[in-house]
Amino acid sequence: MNLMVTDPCCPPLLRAPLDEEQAVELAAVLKALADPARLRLVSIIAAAPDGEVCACDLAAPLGRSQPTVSHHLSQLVRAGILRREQRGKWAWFSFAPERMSALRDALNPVAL
Amino acid sequence: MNLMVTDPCCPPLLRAPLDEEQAVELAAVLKALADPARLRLVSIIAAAPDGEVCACDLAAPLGRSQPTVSHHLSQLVRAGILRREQRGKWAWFSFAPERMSALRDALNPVAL
DNA sequence: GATTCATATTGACACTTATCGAAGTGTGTG
DNA sequence: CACACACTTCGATAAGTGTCAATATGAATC
Repeated sequence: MNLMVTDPCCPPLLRAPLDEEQAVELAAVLKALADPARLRLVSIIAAAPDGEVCACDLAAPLGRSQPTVSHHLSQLVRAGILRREQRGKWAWFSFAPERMSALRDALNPVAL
Repeated sequence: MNLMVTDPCCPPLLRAPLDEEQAVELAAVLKALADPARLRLVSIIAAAPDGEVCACDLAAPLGRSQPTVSHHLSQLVRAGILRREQRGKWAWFSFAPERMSALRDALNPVAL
């Protein structure tokens, strides 16, 4: 189960009953977000002035170990919520707004 | 950790870094939603013509056992996403739109 | 090429969770 | 009161997850 950034995502939750497949798909995106460490990572990166943050600056504010942060960042990238760019030995992460707006749309009570 | 329906909920994710407490709070709501069975329950109830569904009609379409469905319904009520009303021997569940719109707001990139 | 540094992966562990069958609770009906 | 029915709670189990220390990978530098 590997969600790519370009995947269709987030069937509308509140308009019609979801079948199991749609539910699994939407749950995967929500699950990627449903963890305090990952929410903090997303919020830090999304609020960054330059729109991107080096992984080296993320472990400290989170109060988690470097492997743990790396693990969470991977999950967020895999879910299409963050983008990752390697620059020399540093990994820079930026926020990918598409998934979040798709998710927001999915939570809308009526069609667009 | 017991979220009541009237609790403040869902600090804005994309405007400023969340602290651990805010992240835990928001994660709790997302977690309640981040399961295929629960998403299907919410979608069935939210899309119901009368705005409410008897628990007796929920186990079958989900393909899960009755105790399992009861368990998921409890979680959704505890998270403030569903409301529960006892009527005779039946339990009726309805969708509580406040939490979902608060959640949607939390996912907005800018302040209202 | 050896070293250093940033990040990822691995392995282990404690903890949570989704699920079911069985038993319990409580409400209406005969 | 006894019974049937709707639902919840309990107990068990298998699977998943967050975390860290240790190790591996890979890039820049000497």
